[in-house]
Parts: sequence; C-alpha cells; structure tokens
Amino acid sequence: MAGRRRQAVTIQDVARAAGVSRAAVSKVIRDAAGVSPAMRARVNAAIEELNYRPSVAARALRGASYTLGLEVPHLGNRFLTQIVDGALAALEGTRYQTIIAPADGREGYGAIEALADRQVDGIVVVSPRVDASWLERLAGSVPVVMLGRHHRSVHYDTVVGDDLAGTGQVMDYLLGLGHRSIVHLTEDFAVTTPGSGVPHALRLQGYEEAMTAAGLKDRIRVVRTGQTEEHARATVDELLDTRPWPTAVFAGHDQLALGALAALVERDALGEISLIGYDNTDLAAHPAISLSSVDQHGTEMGRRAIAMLLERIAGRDEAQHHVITPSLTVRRSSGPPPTR
Amino acid sequence: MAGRRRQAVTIQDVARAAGVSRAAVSKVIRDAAGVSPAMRARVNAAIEELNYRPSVAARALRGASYTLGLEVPHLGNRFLTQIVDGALAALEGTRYQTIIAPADGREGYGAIEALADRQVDGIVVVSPRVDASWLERLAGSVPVVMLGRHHRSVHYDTVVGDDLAGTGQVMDYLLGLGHRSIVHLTEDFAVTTPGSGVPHALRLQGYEEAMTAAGLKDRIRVVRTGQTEEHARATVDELLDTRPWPTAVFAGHDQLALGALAALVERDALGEISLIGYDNTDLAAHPAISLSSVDQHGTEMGRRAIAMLLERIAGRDEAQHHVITPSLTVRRSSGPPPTR
DNA sequence: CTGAAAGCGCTAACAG
DNA sequence: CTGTTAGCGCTTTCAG
Repeated sequence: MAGRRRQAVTIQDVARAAGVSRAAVSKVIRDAAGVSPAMRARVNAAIEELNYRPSVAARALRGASYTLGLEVPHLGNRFLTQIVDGALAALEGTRYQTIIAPADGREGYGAIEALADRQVDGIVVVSPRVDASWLERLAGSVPVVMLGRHHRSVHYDTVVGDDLAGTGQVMDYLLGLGHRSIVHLTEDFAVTTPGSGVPHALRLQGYEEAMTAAGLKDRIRVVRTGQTEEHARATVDELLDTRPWPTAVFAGHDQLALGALAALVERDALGEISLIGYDNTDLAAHPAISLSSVDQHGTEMGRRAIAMLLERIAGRDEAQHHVITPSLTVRRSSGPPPTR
Repeated sequence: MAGRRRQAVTIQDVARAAGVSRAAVSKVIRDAAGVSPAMRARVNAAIEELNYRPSVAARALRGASYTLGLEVPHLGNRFLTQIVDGALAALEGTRYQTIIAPADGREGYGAIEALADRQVDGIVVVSPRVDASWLERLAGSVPVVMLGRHHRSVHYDTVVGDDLAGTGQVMDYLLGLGHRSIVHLTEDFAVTTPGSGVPHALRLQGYEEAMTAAGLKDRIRVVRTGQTEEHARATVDELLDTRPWPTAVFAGHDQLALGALAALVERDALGEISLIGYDNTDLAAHPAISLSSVDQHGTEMGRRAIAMLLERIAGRDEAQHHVITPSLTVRRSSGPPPTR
C-alpha cells in the first residue's frame, strides 16, 4: 500500500547505457580503484544522462549508509540550534549526511531506535534522559557519541561542558558582587540526581558547593520546576509571593531563565533580582532580554561530536571524552544586589 | 571502512529460533493475514527473546520504509518548531517515523535529495527557495507536500497560510489606528518576486494593495534586508538614522521583527513606532518582547501536511491544496501612532 | 582492467 | 495455514 512509483533508474540501467557491467558502475560511483579513465568517463556520462542516484537502502544493506543520525529532544530547545549548526558544519565536504530524529515522548529511545533501524553509520545522542547501560548496549552495535553526559562509558564517546566550572563562574561572579541570597532554579529530580552525570545534577552540585564554601550553607535554596518556560514562569511567580526575595536567581538553563525573566518583568522585580541562565542561547543577547548566561559553546560541541563519530567510523576503538570549558557572558539581567 | 559491527539478529535467526519459516515471521511482524495464533505467539516470543528489530533498509528495498522526511531550512527558525510539533503529533499512533533533514546551503535541494535517496515514503518540503518545476519532477516519484507555497501543482499537495488575509488584518489594524507611515520590512527579491507564490511575495503584495486602497500609494515604503535577526537589526537601525520616522513597521516574519525590535529598543523608539511581526513564534508572547504578530497556526500546518502525505501514500492521486486562515495577535509592541 | 556471481535482510507471490 | 522461491539495488570477491 505504500511506496510504489519508484521510477527508479538503477545501477543496471546505467550499466546498460554505458555498455559495461554493474560492477564497473559501482566502482565508479564509489571511486574505487581499477577503472580505466575511458570507462569512468563513459559511466559518468551515463549517470549524468540518466540522472541516476544510488539507493541508500540497497547500499546500507551491504555496507555503509553514509548517514549520521542526530537524536534530539524537543526542537523548541534553542541550545540545539547551536549543536546542529556545529554538526552540519563538521559534515561539510564529507560524503555523510545527517538526519535528525526528534525524541518522541519524554525520552529518546524511540527516536534512537528509529535511527539504528535505519542503519545509520553513527548516532549522536543529545537527550539527557536515556539510560546509560541501555546506551552502552546500543554502542556495541553502532558508534555512538553522547552529548552532555559526564558519565564515562567505555563503549561510547562523550562531549560535555565543564558544568562545575561554568557554575563556579556564575557563583564567583554573584558572590563577588555581594549576593548572599541566591536561589538555584532547576528541573525535577529525574534530571538532577547526584551521580547521574546529567549536567543539571552537576550544576546543582556546584551551586551547593559554592554556597557552602562561602559559608552560606543554610541559605541554599533549590527550587524545582518543569522543563518549559511556562513552568518556570509560574514557579518563580509563586516564589515572589513571599518575602524576603532572593537577590539572585541562577537558572539551570536559558529556557528556565526566560520563564523566570517573564515573572520578574511582570512583577517589575528585575531591578532587585539578578538573573543568570545557562546555554547563552541566541535570545539571551537580544537587547529586550539581555540575559547573563553561561556559554557552553554548543557549536563546538556539535562539531566535536561529529568529528569523534567520524573517527569511530574510521576505526578508532577506545572511548574518548571531550570536555569543553564554558564561559560566562554578563549582560544587563545581573548586577550587584540592591543596597538598602 | 564503515558500518561493521552489525551484531544483526535477522529475520532468519528469529525463524530458526521459533522453528518456522522466514515468511511466517515476516507475516507476523507485518500483521499480515494467514498466521495461526499459536505460531504468532511462538514468533513473538522469539522476537522478544532475541530482541529482533527489522532492518528498515532491507524493507525499503522491497516495499515501504515507513519513514516520512521533513526537509526544513535553518533550525534557528522558530516557526519550524510549530510545524514539527504538529507533524509529530499527527504521526502518533501510526507506524511511520519522521526524520528531519536540515537544508544544507541556501536551498534545500541537497537535503531533499538525501531524503529521496533514503527511500522515504513521502516528503514534506518547507524551504521556500526550491524551484517549482524541480519539485514537480520529484513529486513524480515520491509523494510530496509543500508547505507555504501558493503555487498550485498538479503533482504535489500544498498547505499554505492565507497571506493576503493575514496581511490584510495587519494593515486594517494599523490603518484603523491611524497609522499612515507604514514601512514593510522584508527579505531580498529572491523570495519576494511577484508571482513566485512565496508567502513573502504575497505579504508584500498585500501591503502594497492595502496602502494603495487607503490612498497612501506614495507612502509605500519597502525595506529589504537579509534573513537573519542581525541583518534586520542593522537595517532598521540605519532606517532610523533619517527623520521623519515611520510610525509603524510591519515585518515579514518574527525573526525580522525581533531584529527590528532590537534596533527600536536601543534607540528607545518603541514608544513612537509600532511593530508587527508574522508567525507568532513562542517568543512574541514573552513579556519582555510582547510582539504583535500574525499567527499562522504552524502546528495545524504541520499536522495537515502529514495527514495529506499519509493520504497520498494510501493512494490518493489528485493534488489537494489546503489554505489556513491566520489571525493577528495584538500585544504591546503596537498601538496608535504618537499624537503630535 | 573488466565482468560474472553470490549474497545483504526482507517481502510477496505461489504451492503445498 | 505454512513454507519455498524469487528477487529489490547494490557491493564484493573472484575469475578471466
């Protein structure tokens, strides 16, 4: 019931047109050795003429699909844009193509499996909510690079930002400015469990450590919310119902920060409360937003992930783990605490 | 050199384990008729046991890949999020999977071809800069739905917003408020050529018609810029160098509007100049932005596109063209012109 | 340097 | 209801 009308000019047709064997054509399109220039020319002419395109499916059945898969969480996540841009840039000039599979539900299992089923030559996993041992197993059958996971597998590579360092920069900055009442806005436990290796867990940990080191252990205040901007907005709005207000909010990522910003703007509290996000998504720089945020260099992350995948495909066998140092970008959303 | 380690449990293995023929297994996984309950049970057990997953490549070679391809321009485009969300929702519960191929360069040819090469069962094309006749040819070999193209093909379906209506709403609103000096901010000619069927061309046309109808033909002022926020920002900034300022700016899409907003904010001109965008992307609603914008109902567009593709795959043969009526959402970025 | 032949994993007639 | 048999389009030995 599906997929007819394959007008399909096949390798056979090309061979016929060029008056050679299928094998010869195959060699030409793969740039394999052992073809005379004359034959190559004739074959290429026929290919051009017939507008022939090799079937990736047939190819994948034998060898490689020359396709890399990128599993991503919800596309609304701006940070992804950076990663995808980097990945695409890294692929330029290679014969590989990337396809993106957006996570279906909360997790990305379905999407990842869909990629594997499609015989991609390698997979970059971005969704944080996938089980490490499950990935480990997957990595046994296809090269995998996991983005943003601190856990170090032996079977797959990782590219991750130094979340402790990033958080440290934020906290040094805020504490240095004189802030004492700093709230950390983050997501639910599923993603912040200590030891899970999920970035948010480390950011939380870094926050708590910095507060403790500053002698503010009893002022630690972690507020959890859902992963959307709306959730963050409602949560922060509620937070502002009770005084005293904190003097600073450190959000686990920019989407949360944008939600927080919405609440602050509506309460006209932006002058009193500093706000810092994480990811430095494109919007942070917009003058109407001007959000201080930690730049994770997502483009570089995407680029590295693809580079590592390509290495794996080319034969590398030991796992590699790449850490990228983030940097805080200060904008108008943060400053010294209000003086009384 | 690529794609080894296919631990590959094949249909053969399952057949062996269940003590039946490959055909039997095939029937079970396809839910085809002619299998005894007993056999079905045994086969399913074996599938479970071996953790078997059918190879999409092998399947595609014979029949369908059960994969739909979505070609999209740059992922930074927020409007896409709506479309993809709608598409994913429409696919829920079907056996189809979507893969996204981001346009490589300016156009989307490479990405579209990549999808076709991968034997997808249908393609949704979003990039506006693809040649209609090229698409026509493609549509001869695989079902195609084109988003946001007014041109009516006989071979592929289209889903498009009623851009004249949307523009009409904007202009009625602005003119009704008393605006006379209204600038239209749009992209370069490649995408605004009259008759091209590209939405931006119609928005431009609608703008000119509305101005003319209001007796403001000589106040028509079209400003062209690049497609990024940065371009729009610089262009509008330059625009503000010379007085008198317009009292309203109607941007061709939200990204341009955001750039314009940046320039207005920096010049502190927001009180004097009304700004309206198009697409009603998620950011427009943010209180720090609060951009008036035309909602194209992208989610519905994505949903329809997939529905139509599924119909085509199921056998429909005549082209169908679906038009969605947009609606203007007014926010704080627009209001009456300043009174002197 | 060139071509014949044997599959890759699966589906789709067709026979039993 | 079940199994046998041909391929789908391509790559890849292996002879010529």
